[in-house]
Amino acid sequence: MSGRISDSTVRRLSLYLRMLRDLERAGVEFVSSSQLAEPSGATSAQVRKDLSHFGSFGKRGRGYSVDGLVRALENILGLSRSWRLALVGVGKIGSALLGYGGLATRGFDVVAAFDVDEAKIGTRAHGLRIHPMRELRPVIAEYGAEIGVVATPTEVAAEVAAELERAGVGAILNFAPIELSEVNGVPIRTVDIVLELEGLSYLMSEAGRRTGSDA
Amino acid sequence: MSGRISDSTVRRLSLYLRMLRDLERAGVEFVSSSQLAEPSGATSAQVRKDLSHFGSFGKRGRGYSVDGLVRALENILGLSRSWRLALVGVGKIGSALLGYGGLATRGFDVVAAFDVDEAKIGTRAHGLRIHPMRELRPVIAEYGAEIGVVATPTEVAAEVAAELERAGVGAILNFAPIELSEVNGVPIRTVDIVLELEGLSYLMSEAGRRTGSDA
DNA sequence: CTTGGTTTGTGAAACCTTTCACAAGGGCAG
DNA sequence: CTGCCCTTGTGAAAGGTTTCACAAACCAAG
Repeated sequence: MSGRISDSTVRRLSLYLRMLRDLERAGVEFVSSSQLAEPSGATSAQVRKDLSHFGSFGKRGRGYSVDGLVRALENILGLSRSWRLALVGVGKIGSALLGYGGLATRGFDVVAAFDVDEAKIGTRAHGLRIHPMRELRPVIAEYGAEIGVVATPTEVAAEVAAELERAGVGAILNFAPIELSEVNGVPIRTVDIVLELEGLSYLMSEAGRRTGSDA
Repeated sequence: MSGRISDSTVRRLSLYLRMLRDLERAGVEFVSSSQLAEPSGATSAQVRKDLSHFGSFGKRGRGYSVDGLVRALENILGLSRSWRLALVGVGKIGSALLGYGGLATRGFDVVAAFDVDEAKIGTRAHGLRIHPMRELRPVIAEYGAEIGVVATPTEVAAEVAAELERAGVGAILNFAPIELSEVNGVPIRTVDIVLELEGLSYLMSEAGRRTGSDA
């Protein structure tokens, strides 16, 4: 077991956990790998392989204890605790994140917000005071923020990410449409809406070309 | 050349195109596969392989014509035209999308918006009239929207996606934290912020465990 | 205690993606 | 025109992920 775990495996573990929590709420006690596979579009073998990297959680002939697997996955994914987020850029996307309750209910609390706009600094957005960038380091230290969120214009995203790293965050979530390179082992995930839309554009064009030439 | 192109290849093509447009604006005429590879963190061989699926665009010893490759990639990705988006759910995320200029400038225009909230229906958000769900089909047909955007609560996301398909969209972008299954060949991409954060949570916990046991 | 039905955990096989390495081709200087 | 340097395009190798298939284990019923 254990070695280097692929991104896709980790993604699926999150999806399994979601389903398991639903099952737990519904009072189900045991679940099989095939039931677990369904909602994420995986196969039962894949579920078992994914889990096998971390240990042996099931009972042969019976399946997995829902409670037990919820605990195990929460531990593996680091979700038995909550995480503190520092948001840089309180524009359209930043504000939406502040207002989106789905983060806090899932253990991700935005504890500090920053912007360069003098008009915004000192005001409150969704109950959170907006700090100037100059205070990034002390405020992040004060609140103990562990994850930095970049919701700035593309031009300054790389610089902001570097500052967040220096301020001591352990990971970065980036919403700017630019590929930021990891340094010092601080992992970065980018949510790039335009990239997703372009992927859809490709598939639709491809479909059109196929249909077109068939006709 | 050509066959079934992987998602990761398509993602990279988008990234190459971004860089090429910057180079074009800067007046650069030729670019090599290694220069092209840098910003996306790919290798030069990967760039050449990615492009080779679609044809032969470079000149040996010289590299790729920036203009030529921009055109070629725009055609491949379906980005030599613009696409019309229909947004369902004008809450936090939906409003942020309407206000985010980055979509329109990249050829993705939101042309119609829908919500179930009686208080919102009939009002305008960022210049766009909000329609009731009942009018989904006729309004999408009227504006010729090709891509549906699901920005609703999780509970109704699957149902909304199905209605969008029936209304005739060719692709769906989903912001609800749920894995929607493609039907009728309508491709779906999901932007799942919580999943990204959980991935970061895993990496940070993993780093902690490694450091912990090393000490 | 034994039998039968069920499901896990896991090597091996199949499949897919990335990297390597080099022949083929193009441009430029002299 | 010749020779040299540079970069593409691409088979082959390497590396990684997913699927297959089955022995091992567990439960329940008789």
